[in-house]
Amino acid sequence: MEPKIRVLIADDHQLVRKGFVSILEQIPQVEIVADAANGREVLDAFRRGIRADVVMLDYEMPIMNGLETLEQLKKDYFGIKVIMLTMLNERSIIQQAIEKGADGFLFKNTSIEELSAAIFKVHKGEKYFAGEVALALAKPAASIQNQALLELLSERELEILKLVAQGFSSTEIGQQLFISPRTVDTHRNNLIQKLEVKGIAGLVQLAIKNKLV
Amino acid sequence: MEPKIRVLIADDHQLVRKGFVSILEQIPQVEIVADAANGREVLDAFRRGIRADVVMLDYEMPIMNGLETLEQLKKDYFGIKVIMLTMLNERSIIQQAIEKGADGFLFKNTSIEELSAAIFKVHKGEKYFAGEVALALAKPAASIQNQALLELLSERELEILKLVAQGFSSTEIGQQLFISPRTVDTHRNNLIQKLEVKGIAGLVQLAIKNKLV
DNA sequence: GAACAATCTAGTAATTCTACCCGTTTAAAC
DNA sequence: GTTTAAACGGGTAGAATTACTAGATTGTTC
Repeated sequence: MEPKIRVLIADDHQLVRKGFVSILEQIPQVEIVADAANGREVLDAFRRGIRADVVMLDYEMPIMNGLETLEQLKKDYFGIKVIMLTMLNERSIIQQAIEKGADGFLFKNTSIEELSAAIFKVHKGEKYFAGEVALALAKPAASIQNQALLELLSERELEILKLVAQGFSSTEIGQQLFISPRTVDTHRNNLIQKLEVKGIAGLVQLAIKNKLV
Repeated sequence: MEPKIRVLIADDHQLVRKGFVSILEQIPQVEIVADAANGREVLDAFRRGIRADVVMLDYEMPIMNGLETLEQLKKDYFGIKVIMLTMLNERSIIQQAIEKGADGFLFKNTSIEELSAAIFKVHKGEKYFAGEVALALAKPAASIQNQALLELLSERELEILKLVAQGFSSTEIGQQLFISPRTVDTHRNNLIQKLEVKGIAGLVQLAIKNKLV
């Protein structure tokens, strides 16, 4: 018989924690070795010699949050797998967790099927991310106004906008395009007016957000 | 007995296509209604009256690629579910697919378990993305130098960098922070030197890329 | 082809930015 | 306790910017 997967769960809300425990208990291949109310307790448990294959960490916790705990665990205990839990579907949270080496990411409204699937996958060394994770990560690509932008501006203006955003001065742009720096100024000023932004800084911002550079 | 899930598979490589078909045939709840070599064939099949609940589209196809096909299908056939397939784990591809409404995303080295899980989930109206998708999306957030940036700059400099990136002039910033515009200039100039960029434009670029604004 | 709008071009003046300069303060290093 | 380094505050001269105005060119409409 296969050894059970040892799981440790950390969440500051006792209700949530117990809920997860009772769900996990329904999975026969899983053994709960401990539960903790914050990151510090997780690390303390490990220092006392408790070992888990998969650690489930809530993101929002007092004293020591999930992200710090994740970092510490990954540093000190080679091979440990960590699944992050959160209620908030925020890009930055997810991104940071993934960067710090999280093996999985679930939301608290997950199902027992998804939970067990995640644990098994992660334990095998694979990654598991809830579908919503990909959605949240893909969203902020906004800047759809790109199309409107191309219609609003003339070719010359677009050309100059790109060069301005790359940090060239009027003089430099004038040399590149074989026109007077004054002319470049005029185009730049027209751009600032048309796009209703504040100075060069505004142009650069807009250019970057619309991926012109 | 539940009606079977009708699946249509499109991939320009016959080998891959047949491979998927033979895998799908092992899933009893699934019925393959057609297979196609490109997007046009998919649309033609639909025009001939063939209906599928879930369409699996390869991203790279001649004549009409997966993305265009996805867009067309979602526009013309309400409620249809689409899973995108690809070999390439590239951010832009995934992002575009999600923006255009893809319900799932898999890589061609997927397993029968993952494939059937994806089909069932998507058919229920949920999303399914392979774990690697989230990884690919999180990666190009490059700006890891953010940390280095915070260490390199003083608080005051960071403060001024943010304001500069928001389009304020030295005079305006001076007024906000109750210091001389000359002093703002000095800080701005130090920033330009420290960060080795060209003028305001360079500062704005860097600030945006590091998400300071 | 005259009238019209949009675009590209350019000049002038006022303002702002940039590249130097220096003194003070603060904290760490010797 | 002196030395160093870093952050902060300010000045001046020259370059680049912004805000104006306006002529030349192009394409469109009637």
